[in-house]
Amino acid sequence: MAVRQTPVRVQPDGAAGKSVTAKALALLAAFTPDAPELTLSELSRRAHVSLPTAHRRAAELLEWGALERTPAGHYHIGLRLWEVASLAPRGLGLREASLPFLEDLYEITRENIQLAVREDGELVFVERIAGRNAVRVRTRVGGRFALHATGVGLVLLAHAPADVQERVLGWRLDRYTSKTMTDPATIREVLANVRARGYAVSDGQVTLDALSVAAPITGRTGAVVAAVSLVVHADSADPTALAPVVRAAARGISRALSGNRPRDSAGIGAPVPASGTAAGEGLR
Amino acid sequence: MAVRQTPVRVQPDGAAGKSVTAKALALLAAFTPDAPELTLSELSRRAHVSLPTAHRRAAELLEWGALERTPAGHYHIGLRLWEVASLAPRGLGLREASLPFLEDLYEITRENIQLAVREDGELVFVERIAGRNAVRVRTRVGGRFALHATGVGLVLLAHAPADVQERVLGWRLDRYTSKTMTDPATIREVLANVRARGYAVSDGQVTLDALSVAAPITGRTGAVVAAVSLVVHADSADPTALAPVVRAAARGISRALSGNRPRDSAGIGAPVPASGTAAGEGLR
DNA sequence: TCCGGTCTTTCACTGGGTGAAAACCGAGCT
DNA sequence: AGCTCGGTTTTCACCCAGTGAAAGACCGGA
Repeated sequence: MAVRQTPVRVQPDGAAGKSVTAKALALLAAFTPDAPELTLSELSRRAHVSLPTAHRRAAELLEWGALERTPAGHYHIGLRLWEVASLAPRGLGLREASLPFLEDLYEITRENIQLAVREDGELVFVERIAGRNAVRVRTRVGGRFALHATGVGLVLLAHAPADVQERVLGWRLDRYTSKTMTDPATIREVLANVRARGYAVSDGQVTLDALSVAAPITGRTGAVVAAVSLVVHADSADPTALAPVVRAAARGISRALSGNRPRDSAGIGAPVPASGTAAGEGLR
Repeated sequence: MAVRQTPVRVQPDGAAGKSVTAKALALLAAFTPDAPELTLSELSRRAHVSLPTAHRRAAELLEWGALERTPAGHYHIGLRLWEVASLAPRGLGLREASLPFLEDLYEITRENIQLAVREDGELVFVERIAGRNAVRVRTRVGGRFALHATGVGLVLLAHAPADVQERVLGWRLDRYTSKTMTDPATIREVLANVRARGYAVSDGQVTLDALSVAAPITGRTGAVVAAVSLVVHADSADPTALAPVVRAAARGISRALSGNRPRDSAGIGAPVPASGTAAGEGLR
């Protein structure tokens, strides 16, 4: 009788030993804006799961409708998942409440309108209305961006809990243009200003030709849950003149959010952090 | 020594014996437009999983960001899931390509604009622009509806594969108003007309005061992948006059979809059906 | 204080999930 | 044709992640 060699079960990859659920979620997370369509092998590699496992989990996601396959056999996110995800209060819920106001804003200005929320130390664009001949801004609904450069980002950062601010300001902040602020002290000053004035201005800090004016949206509890902004050509722009319109829209949205209570006392609001303060803060 | 009673392991519910992944997905599916926020127990009941299991799976979904908790401890869909789901080609992808055209349509008409795709035997609204003082239509982005009543529905049904048409026409079709068609033969005739004319009209078949004119949007391969519609007051409406505008918008969107190829030969298109024809067709 | 509800944790058991390996498939090249 | 190469699917033992019952913690209302 040959002695059966106990398989040493090395961690197959840097990050493994994942639960089944984690693997399924990793498969979903493998999709990104630059790669919204993947083959099974790509899926397996990106999610760090073995090929057979990817195959099995993908089959289940497929059956449920979380994934779909193109005629060519490639995988992409399925409509069913989009349907369920549309129930996210901070996603479509927020969007629905805001849209009328965003459209008014667009009507008046014919410029780019953006709506964003903070997720951890970044921002996520929830809605965007792009004027046909407004400045080209390369943002995507559902896309992420840093907090320290854009108008919406500054608003969200200015009203973020202290520990989040500290954490973000502690990072090496990306510089997008010569005007991008990357010095923590400077930014701290700006944030104080944003809180005092009730709006933020980002002049050429993402692309030199664009200027954005943003204002905070408050939820039911009065906490800042999102931000709207107007993005215009950097020249031909007077921030102080634009601020009132943007602030008015923000207040309108805030009122709409506080009004119709969907079901529960809470509604749209920052999710309860996983742990307490700085330390844990969950993954990602 | 007491004989250990082998637990009979009855199927705990009507449908069980589910895989881990299926349970996680069932938790997500427990959320609906009417109940976008649930307690753990509700979640457990709706998803037909035991409470401890719901607790464990929910914890993982929470950690990943697929779910979030309100201060009150209730669960709702998380922004992270919304982010990933926004990569669905038939969801936001389609929406992004269509939005400029929908906005033009809105500019011109100031009425309700709807964009929908077919999912199985129903339709899902992907976008909606609601005129402030246009007819009140109670549709929700991400919401489902029957195919046989609305304008978009008729277009999608008219261009659906034969087996889907047969299946849908075989159902007991809901009647929403006195004008709703429910007779298969009548509908079949209407569908032929829709294909011939290139647009569909639904006059008071959902609510008596609304009339909608819809046109098909084709994808890269030439197959119909979505439909746009204009919903106006039933009186004061001349379908034949509205049809050209709607069709023009639909063609514009079709062209946009065929133009920028994102990555793969396929792009937006009907997902490959799970099995062959009528029989299997997956769940739900 | 007690009671009904929900949430969380513990515990021993077991079947769903696992990766390695091999078979399969189809497109492109010689 | 024959060969090769990437990707996909299936098989096969092994075993640990996941399981439900039950008990414990917690909370708000009576």
